[in-house]
Amino acid sequence: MLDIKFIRENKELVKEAARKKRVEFDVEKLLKADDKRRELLSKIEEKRAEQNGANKEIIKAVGPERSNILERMKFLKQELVTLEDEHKKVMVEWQILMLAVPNIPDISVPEGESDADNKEVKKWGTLPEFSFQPKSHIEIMTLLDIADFERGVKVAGFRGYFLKNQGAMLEMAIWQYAQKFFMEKGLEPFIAPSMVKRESLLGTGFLPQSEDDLYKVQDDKYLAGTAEVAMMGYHMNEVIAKEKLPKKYVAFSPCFRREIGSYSKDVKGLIRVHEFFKVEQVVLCEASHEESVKWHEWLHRNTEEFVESLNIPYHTVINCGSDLGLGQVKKYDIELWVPLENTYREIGSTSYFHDFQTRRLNIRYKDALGKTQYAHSLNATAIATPRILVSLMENFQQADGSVKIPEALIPYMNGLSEIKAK
RNA sequence: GGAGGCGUCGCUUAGUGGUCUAGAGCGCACGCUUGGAAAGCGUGUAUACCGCAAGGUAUCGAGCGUUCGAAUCGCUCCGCCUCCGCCA
Repeated sequence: MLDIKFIRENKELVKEAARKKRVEFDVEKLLKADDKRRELLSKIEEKRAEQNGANKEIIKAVGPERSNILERMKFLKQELVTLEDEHKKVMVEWQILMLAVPNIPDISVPEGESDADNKEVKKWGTLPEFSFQPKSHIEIMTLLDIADFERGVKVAGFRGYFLKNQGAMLEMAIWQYAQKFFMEKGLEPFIAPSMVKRESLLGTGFLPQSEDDLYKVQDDKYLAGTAEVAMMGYHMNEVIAKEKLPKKYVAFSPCFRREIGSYSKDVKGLIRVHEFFKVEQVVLCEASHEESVKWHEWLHRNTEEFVESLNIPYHTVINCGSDLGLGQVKKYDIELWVPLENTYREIGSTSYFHDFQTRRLNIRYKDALGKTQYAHSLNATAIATPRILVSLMENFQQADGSVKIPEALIPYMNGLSEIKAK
């Protein structure tokens, strides 16, 4: 959400933001609703002032004077009800429109129609060269008996999977290693709820736009697709002391995504599953663009360093306008090398939002002058499992069908340095 | 799942339809006093929205309702506490 005053004064910027992000948004319609809203509001407030004034008189008034006032107030009440009904209607429209206003993308965000237009800004690592016919992660894991996709589908349905034996161990090793790695960067560890109320999803900007991609449970709760939702909800409706900023969290949670718009994509294996786990970095900082940029770079670099410590070749892209979410100002994707597809696949992204989310969630802090301000928010993937196993398996496979474990993970694998066939 | 209690200004609390523009105490800030401090005394002590401003409006967990008028009455929801049941 943006400040309505900002929108009023910068409608051309908002129009341009919608164009660059390739979203439909009618600023004029919002401004018209806003004029109506303010006009009705001031009329209502006038009437209420009159009512409040009469209240004081009525206490002292007796006899015919009293009945006169009562008569007058009954009439005023009718007018007030009419105005309030009208105001309510306008507010519904106003709020729907306000939730749909796109945040302004940064000037450094490239133009583009799809993720194909994202721009590579960094490349790291040496791509593996195989002296044998490399296998896909599905094949490798099945042969090593560390995953079971068939039974995954039998039990959990489409996109289901089991991890087993060293596959299960490896996934947990990654979580533990990630927690330690990011804690050492100065982030506070959390385990966050996945089942959340509507508010946090509205606040983070997943609702109302992506209703279809969320699983809904009974009692109007949803299964979040990322710990970002719960971690942003954590400080909802709070005023944080300035000295406590920045807040730096690293949160683990199960994640659920319906992947409704991608029925035919990546239907096999571990790239795109309904149910996975993710360690997520979240930052709340003071409200300045420079702070946001600083922490954005920092968060992204953390993830790069984590991937580097596993020795997986990757590249970083800056996402183009149409590949940004409604609230995102700028986003980097980090993509890992997937040999069998001969391409890089996304493992995570780092975004900043300015006060887009904190406005919706009412997360504020007191600045140096004692003024209450909306904080800025950012988030970044630390690591997502099991997706990362795709690159681990395919990049580190050996001629004999075994898979080497990256050095950094060995201590979390009970000293195991490779996974071999039984 | 059943029964009951509760949610008021940072904290503790008063308040059962108009005199509440919510009172008191604690805390905090400033001032007086003092060699300095404590005590004492005095003053102040939210947020949001509309408006150029004067000013106005809203907020007593949230929403809806009754009423000319709601912290106060009714309904729904959320949260907390106590007891019973069930489960890990």
